[in-house]
Amino acid sequence: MVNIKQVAAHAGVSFKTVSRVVNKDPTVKKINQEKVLKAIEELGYRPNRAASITRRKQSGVFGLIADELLKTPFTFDIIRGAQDIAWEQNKELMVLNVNEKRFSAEKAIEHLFEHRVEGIIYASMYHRVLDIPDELLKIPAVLVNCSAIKENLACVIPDEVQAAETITNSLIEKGYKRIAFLNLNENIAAAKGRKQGVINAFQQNNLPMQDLYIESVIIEDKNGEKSIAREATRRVINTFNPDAILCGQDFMAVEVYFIMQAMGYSVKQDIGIGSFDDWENTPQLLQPMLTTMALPHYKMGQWAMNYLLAGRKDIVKHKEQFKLIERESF
Amino acid sequence: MVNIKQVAAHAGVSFKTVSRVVNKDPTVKKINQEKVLKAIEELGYRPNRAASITRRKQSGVFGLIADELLKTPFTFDIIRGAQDIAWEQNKELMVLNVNEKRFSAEKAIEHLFEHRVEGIIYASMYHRVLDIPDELLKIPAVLVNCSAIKENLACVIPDEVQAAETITNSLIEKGYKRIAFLNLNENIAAAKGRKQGVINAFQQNNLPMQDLYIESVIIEDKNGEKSIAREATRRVINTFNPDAILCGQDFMAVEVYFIMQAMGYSVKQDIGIGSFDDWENTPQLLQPMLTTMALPHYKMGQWAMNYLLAGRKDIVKHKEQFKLIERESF
DNA sequence: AATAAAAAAGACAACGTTGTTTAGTTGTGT
DNA sequence: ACACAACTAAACAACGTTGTCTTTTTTATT
Repeated sequence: MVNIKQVAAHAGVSFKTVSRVVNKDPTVKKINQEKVLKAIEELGYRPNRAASITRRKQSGVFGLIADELLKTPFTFDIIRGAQDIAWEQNKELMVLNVNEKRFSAEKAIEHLFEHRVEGIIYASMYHRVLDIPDELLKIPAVLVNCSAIKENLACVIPDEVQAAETITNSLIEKGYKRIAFLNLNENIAAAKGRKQGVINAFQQNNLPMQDLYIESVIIEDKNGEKSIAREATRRVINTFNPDAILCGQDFMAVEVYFIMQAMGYSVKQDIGIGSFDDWENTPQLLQPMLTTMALPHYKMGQWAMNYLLAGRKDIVKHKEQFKLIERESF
Repeated sequence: MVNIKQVAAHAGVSFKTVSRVVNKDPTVKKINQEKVLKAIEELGYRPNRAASITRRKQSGVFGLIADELLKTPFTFDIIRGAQDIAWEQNKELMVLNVNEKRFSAEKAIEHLFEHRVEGIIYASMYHRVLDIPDELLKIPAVLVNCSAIKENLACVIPDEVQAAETITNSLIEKGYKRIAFLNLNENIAAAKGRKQGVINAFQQNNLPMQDLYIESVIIEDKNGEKSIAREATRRVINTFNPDAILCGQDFMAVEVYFIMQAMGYSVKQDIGIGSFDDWENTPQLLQPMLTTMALPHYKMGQWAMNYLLAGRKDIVKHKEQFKLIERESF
């Protein structure tokens, strides 16, 4: 590829002048600037970033490590959020997938160090508490969708409590009084926060606790996680007789819709349905379309990148708000 | 960060010897190698990639441009496939999301040129024919999940014809004789290939064409694409009376399941259902679980990276095979 | 023990940039 | 016309590596 000296020769100036033009140094006479720009255009010159990084001692590159335990469309949202911000500021984002079997997080961090990244975003695919490699502490870093056991790193996580409060309040506001919450696996952080949020909303509205039923219907067995949502829905409708069901995730809502249809109940009229995620086009696929709390992955990615770009080092636990997507299911 | 000369001083050898150890040059005596390794460990030295790239004149970095028209979990599969291969060979992958509003593909290519990438993978989020920026021709490049209008670039695309043939044959083998295929928007490449595949299977099995019904139930109107699957399913069952329905995508199958349940038909016993995608955990969510043709995104990502790493320049149109995931819906 | 051959390690330049210093050019006020 | 400042541009070093060439050390052979 053509280099700065060739451009200089072509433009009839010193190569340092070309460098100045490329770096928008204002001390270049207009006439020379034009000559250089023309030469760059004609030769298709693109500055060599590696050389620039070597000399400048700063890379303008940030790393994003995505763990791959679960592959979800949300991964991509976090990446998009971070990258959109990075790009606005002319920074690069280097994305590395981590995967226990093939590539460890430690290895990924080493790679990123070699590239002299100026900061690292570590993104987990689901909201949880993580044991962070110590290496990460040697460099500005943020966690996305997870927090550190040792609480020694800043992180951004979804505000599960707020999400559950918001949708429960919305349900109550619409007149639903007897709510069954089919929660996720109770061992994960998301499930705990949401349970709290639903309870908060009941208390804020002075509703009796006997009108609230909460059960975890994603349970763990030897093969990993497993949904008992169908069985639970049938049972809960028959025994608890709710006027609304809040589902721990949109996929669960699909199952609930099926069971309700089979039992001859109609969504909204007989039982209102709410959910969490706003997973792809699942909510629009259902009829009536599902009202759900959208996970703030894109915004979390943005927040993380902004945190790094601001040069922050404070250890905060930032909570990003879900958004209520009102459709037709309650 | 610590540099090669500091390591050399600490180890008591010349800095060139450190370079040799780092690059696994076998002409270093074991005793010195150990000294250097120890020094590297103690100082936490990581070679500076930018400097190495500058000197070596090759970056070991490849670019992946992902267009963002549609965000799907499959995007990530393509990236994973490419990255897994890249990493095995100690190459880096730089992923850039492209998005008409913010960042054009041209801009992404410029960025990648600055990083002196050794090749570029351009991945489309759905299978289609694209007008490729000429810039891409200046460097080794492959297209994933799309092909070039001008046919001037190698590409890897899903083998839609094979997929449709395979699942239709499987349906026929299991005794289904009268098949309705609810296809995607007929304007997209995938729909065309699949239609052909279904027809091929009927011909190969000498089945009468009047036992095959094909309709595109994803249609375009002023607001973009829209599904008429529910209406069509009801109509097709009533008028064509199929013993199997083949759906253009898993999401469509969800709708078909709902309609069938509402009409009092049971999946598999009354009407067998097959589909395309293997979208996340949608197929497992349905009961009975959905048999579907899994899109080969991961493999396409791998193929693309292997193409570049092999230094190939031949303009091929490689087709990657779908995989039949047999579950319980027919 | 002497010598040649082979192996290992060092010296130094080069990669394509940018930072700093120095030199040259232009303009202004007397 | 002259001094001086203010611009502008050139020259040169430096960044942290690796390639090439040279020197030193080790090993093998007699």
